Amino acid sequence: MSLQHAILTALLEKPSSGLELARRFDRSIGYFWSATHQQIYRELGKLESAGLIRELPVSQPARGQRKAYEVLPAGRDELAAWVRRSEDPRPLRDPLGLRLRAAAMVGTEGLAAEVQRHLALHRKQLAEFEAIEARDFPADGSGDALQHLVLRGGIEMETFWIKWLTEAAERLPEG
Amino acid sequence: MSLQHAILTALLEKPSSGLELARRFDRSIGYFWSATHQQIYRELGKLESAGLIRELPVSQPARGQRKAYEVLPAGRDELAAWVRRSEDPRPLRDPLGLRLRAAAMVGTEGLAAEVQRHLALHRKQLAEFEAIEARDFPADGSGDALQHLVLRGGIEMETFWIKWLTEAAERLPEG
DNA sequence: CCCGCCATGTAAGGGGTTACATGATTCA
DNA sequence: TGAATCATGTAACCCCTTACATGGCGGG
Repeated sequence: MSLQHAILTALLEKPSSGLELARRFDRSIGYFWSATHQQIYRELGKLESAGLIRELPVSQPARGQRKAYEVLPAGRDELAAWVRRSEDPRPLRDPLGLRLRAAAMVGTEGLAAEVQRHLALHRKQLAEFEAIEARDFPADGSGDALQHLVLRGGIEMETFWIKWLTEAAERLPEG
Repeated sequence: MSLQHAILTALLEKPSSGLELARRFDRSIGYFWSATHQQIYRELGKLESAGLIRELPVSQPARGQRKAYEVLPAGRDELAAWVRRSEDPRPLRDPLGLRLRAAAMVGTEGLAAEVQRHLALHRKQLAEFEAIEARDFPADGSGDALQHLVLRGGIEMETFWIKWLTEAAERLPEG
């Protein structure tokens, strides 16, 4: 049920249409949860049926206007209750780790290049996170402390990947 | 399809029954991929139908003996081909990160305790990984280098979580 | 003998991914 | 006006999770 609560959080931060939500999941919310637009539309429908959100009434309906949703009080209550729930960390599932393990049995051919490719992806992601941090959380302490904390999580996660993949690159042949 | 390849890897390392596999997924293989016994039985059936593994013939069938499977040449080929495939990293999905983000909207009540609980879980996991490292990969360099690398990944991942959750504990009220 | 654990499964449902469909807007 | 893009969806499939079922075996 995490996706519904991610959407509620995003809509509380700012009422949005489905596609706007999808874009925001690619950015800030996406540090710790990702979603495609198909998932988002489905969950928006469910949330509306459940009476947790509603379509925002538009002041002067222009043609081609997108639907936007806002959170109802019941939705805020549900989110507050969910935040207080206890939930174990999800088990990690990473195919590249599995490939390294499998390579111990069937050979490492091609893996060095794949590790380099992942390194580049994680470096790019880290650079994006750091740019967001520099822009939204200047050293003067403005900006929401909790949102900064979550962003720090994304940054440190990418830093972990880069460190580990660098070790992997050093230990693989052809690397 | 990663689970099937995880099972092939595990069976190449050592032919096993379904339940033995489930146990091994709780330990070594599980650093980067987890699976329940239900998933494993289902995939074992598929792998056998596909001709990638077979039941191990038993020399002297004792009563109550468990089925054990071994990888056939076609299975090894499939695994080798999979290792050479390219696959993007999976997006992270962590409910606790989401809760912190949601807490910025609806309040942090109860979150400090949850962060402490996760901290304890990750510290325990890290201790287990480090015990395995000390046992299986002594400083003399014996032990498979790739398997050690994968274990290092698990260790560094847990280290990341502990670092980040410690920061979170410092920044949350009631902490 | 009975209870609990071991071992192998089945069933139902939730969630995520990929591919496709449809109408509207924008731009060359 | 035709192509590309925006925006909102539908459908099918796969994978994972949770709960339950069944039979054998082992110890009190």
